[in-house]
Amino acid sequence: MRLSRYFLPVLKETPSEAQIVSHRLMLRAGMIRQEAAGIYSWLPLGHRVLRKIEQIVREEMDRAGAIEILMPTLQLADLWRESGRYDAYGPEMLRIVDRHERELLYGPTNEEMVTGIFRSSVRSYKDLPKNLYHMQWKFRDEQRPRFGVMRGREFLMKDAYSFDVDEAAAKRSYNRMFVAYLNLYARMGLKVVPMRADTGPIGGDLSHEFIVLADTGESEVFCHRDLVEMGPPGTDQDWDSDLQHLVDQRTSLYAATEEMHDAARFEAEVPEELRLSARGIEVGHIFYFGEKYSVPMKAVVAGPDGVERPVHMGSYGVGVSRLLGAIIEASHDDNGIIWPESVAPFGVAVINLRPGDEAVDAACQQAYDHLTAASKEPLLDDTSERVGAKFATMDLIGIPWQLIIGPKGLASGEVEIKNRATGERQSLSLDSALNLLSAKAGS
RNA sequence: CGGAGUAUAGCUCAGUCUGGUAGAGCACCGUCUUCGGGAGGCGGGGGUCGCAGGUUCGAAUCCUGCUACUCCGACCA
Repeated sequence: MRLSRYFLPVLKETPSEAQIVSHRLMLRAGMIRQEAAGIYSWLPLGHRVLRKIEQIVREEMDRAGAIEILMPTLQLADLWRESGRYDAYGPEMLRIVDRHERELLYGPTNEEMVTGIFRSSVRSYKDLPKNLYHMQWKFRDEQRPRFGVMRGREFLMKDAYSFDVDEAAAKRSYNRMFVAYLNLYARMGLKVVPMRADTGPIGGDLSHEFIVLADTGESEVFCHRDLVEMGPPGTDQDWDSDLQHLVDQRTSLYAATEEMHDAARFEAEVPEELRLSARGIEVGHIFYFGEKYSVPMKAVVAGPDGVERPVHMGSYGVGVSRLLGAIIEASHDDNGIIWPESVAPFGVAVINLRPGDEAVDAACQQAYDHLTAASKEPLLDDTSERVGAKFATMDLIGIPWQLIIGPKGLASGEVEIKNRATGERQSLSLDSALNLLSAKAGS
C-alpha cells in the first residue's frame, strides 16, 4: 500500500474522551471512529488488524476441530422464549419490532439459534461430537460503555458451541477449547492466564475466563505467578485425546477473578512471594452448561440403546474486537503502538525521506516490489510530509519494521532498518536489508 | 440505574459570569524559505455556536424543554 493513496486519518492531539491508552492510541492512529456511545466504525488500519486477529482465531478453532458457520445478527424473540431467556435477559438486550410487528432482537449471544440449527438435523450420537462457531457482531446495550472497543455495545465476538453425548465427552470438548484458546492468544503475543470464573446468568457448572494482565483491566484477579510465565501448550497436539493433563497443569495452580476469589485458600496454597494480585482484561470465557438449553429446546440425540437424550453443551467466546484494545494495552510505549508481527496491519514501513529524488524513489520502489512479492505487506510512505512527521506517524501506528531510505545514506550505498519494539537500528545495503526483512519480518 | 459534567471550525479549546460584527493553536489550500525525528514567513478557505421554543431593539451568552456525548459509582455470559 502506498500511503499517498491510503486512508490513514492520524491525530496529533489526543481526543478528550479517551481515558485509557489503547483507546487513545486507536483514535490517534486512525483505526476507529466513534459513531455513538460504544459503537465504532473501523477505519482501514483498524480493520486490517481486526481481520488478522480474526484469522488467527479461525485457524486455531479449525485446528481444534470446530466448524465455522455464520448466523445472522437479528433473531426472533420466539426462539428466545423457548429457553426462557427473552424475559430473563433484561435491558441489555436490544429489542426491535419490524414492519409486521414481529418481535426481533439484535443477538447478544447465540445459544438458542445454534441449538435450533443443531436440533433440526442431528439425531444420532454417531454424529457427535460437533462444535459450531462463528464470528459475528453482537450487541449488548451496556449501561455505561467505555474504554473504546474494550467495552463497546457493538462488538465482534467469536462464539463456539459444542454438542456432546454426555458430560465426559463434553469435558473433552471443553478441554479442546481450553487448549486452543491458550494457543491463539499466544500467537498474538499475549500472556493470558485462565481463571476459574463465575458462570453468571448463562448458567452451568464449569467455566474459565482468559485474562490478559494489564493495569487498566476492569477486574481484579489473583493467581500464582508461575501461571503468567507458563507458555502455551502448543498447536501440535492429539486433538482427539482428552488433553486433560494440559488443562490440569494450568488449573492446579491458584487463579481466580474477584468474584471467585478465596483469600484464605490463596494464602494457603500460594507462597507469599508467588502471589500475584493484579488487574486483568477478560478476552475469553468458556462454559460447560450441560443440558441448560438442550432440555427446554428439545435438542436430543438417540444413544446406542435407541433412547433419546438431551445433548450436553458448552459455549466458548473470544472478544475479537476487544482483543485489539487488549493487545495495545499490553504492547505500546510513549510513541505509540507496538504491534506483534502476527497481527500488525503492515509488515514493513518503507519510508521515503525524499520523494522526487530519482535514486531514492527507485530504491523505494525496488524495496516495495521486493517486500510485496515476499508477502511482507509493505506500507510505502511516499508522501511529501517532513521526515519528523513520517517517523512519528510510523512509530504511532506501530509497524514492526521501518525501512528508511534517503539520499544521504543512498549516496554511500546504505539504507537503515529500525525495529519498532526495541528501537534498534542498523545501516546496511538495500539488498542486505531486503534479505533480512524478507527472512524475519511479517507473518 | 444513582451522582457530576460537557456540547462553539476537522482536532484541542478560549469567549458565556457582566447580552452588542465568531476567536486562538494545530490541521487544510496557495506561495516562499527549510528539509534524516511532529519547522518558519506571508496570504487564504472553513462555523445553522447540539436542537426547539421563550425574553430582548439585539442572544454563543439570560430562561424553559429536549437530545447527544463524557466522567465517577453500581451493574456487566
